[in-house]
Amino acid sequence: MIKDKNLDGIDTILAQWQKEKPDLDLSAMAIIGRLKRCHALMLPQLDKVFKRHDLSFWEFDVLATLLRSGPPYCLAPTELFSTLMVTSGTMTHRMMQLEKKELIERVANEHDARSKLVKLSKKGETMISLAVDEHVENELDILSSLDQTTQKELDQSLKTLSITLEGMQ
Amino acid sequence: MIKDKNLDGIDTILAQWQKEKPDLDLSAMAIIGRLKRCHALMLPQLDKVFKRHDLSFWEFDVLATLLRSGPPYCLAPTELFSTLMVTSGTMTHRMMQLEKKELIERVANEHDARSKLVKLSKKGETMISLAVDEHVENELDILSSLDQTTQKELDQSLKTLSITLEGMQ
DNA sequence: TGGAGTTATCTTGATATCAAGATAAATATT
DNA sequence: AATATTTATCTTGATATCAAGATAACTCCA
Repeated sequence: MIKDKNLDGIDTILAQWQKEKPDLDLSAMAIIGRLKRCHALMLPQLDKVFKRHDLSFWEFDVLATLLRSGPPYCLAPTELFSTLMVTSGTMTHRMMQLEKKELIERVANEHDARSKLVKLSKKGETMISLAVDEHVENELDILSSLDQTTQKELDQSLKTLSITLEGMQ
Repeated sequence: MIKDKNLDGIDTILAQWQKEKPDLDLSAMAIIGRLKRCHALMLPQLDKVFKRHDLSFWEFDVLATLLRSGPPYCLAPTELFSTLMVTSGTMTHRMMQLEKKELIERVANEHDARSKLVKLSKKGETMISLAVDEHVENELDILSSLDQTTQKELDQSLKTLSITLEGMQ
């Protein structure tokens, strides 16, 4: 079986559909299929760095969200789960795990007794700051085989798409 | 709060990181962040069509994989779960559900008694064929706000990336 | 000010997934 | 042929997630 370097896994799938359903316009399926595939293939590469810091994907996500919010690295649960696109129940679960690992602390909210805010612990801050640095290096590495022009184009196209999708709710 | 139409959610995140960690090169984070975001925002749009056919995302995936394999719409479990990028245990679970819904049948493999092949039922074939037609329309619709040039560029960039990622294992 | 409605969070029950181990059939080796 | 190795699948136990319901604290008027 010879593999053409200019074909990817999606080309195979498109060829199958072309044969099975010759009348369909597969141009959008190509893009969306590749998007899904890139996403799936990228996850294990990103996870390598998280593993080195004893973090899971979601743990990294929560801690990084807190870190990038800036000092005092403290947010309300609602802000976290809406940013992270998960449900409130999932957030509850995540907070409990992170608190057990002493990476976050729950602190009272003076302005609203319904929330207990989520705050990076010193340990959490140190850990996530290091992990983010390596994560950014890793991301650069993952894309390093694409030349700068391709990267710029890709970024711009994805940005246009994400703005469109945000507009569709 | 005024929202610039030329900014997406990732721009906000990048600005936060820029402030918190000014020394980092965030160009790759931008691309990967947008990829993840596009993926996440696209899922519920795609799910709308699946719901109309009483199918979940994964049910659609399995049945569509069988359909595009062509007549007799019959594959071994290993071929299915490796294509679908899930574990064998997950595949077992999926097959049981789909068999209960009478969308697939398990048939003996003459050449290898370790497998029982998975075959679309007539009901499954009819259902997934219709669903795929609407799915393809839906995909075209989701991308319709991007002009043809942008779509071509996006497809090419994602293809390059997916080939790279496939090469990284 | 005293409900009525809203909002923030947590709880519960169900589902999908994975990793690792178990099992059985095919293949390779001596 | 007998044994060892590999392969295909299923089973088990743990985890992450969501949807929907429960609870408690806020806000807004009449």
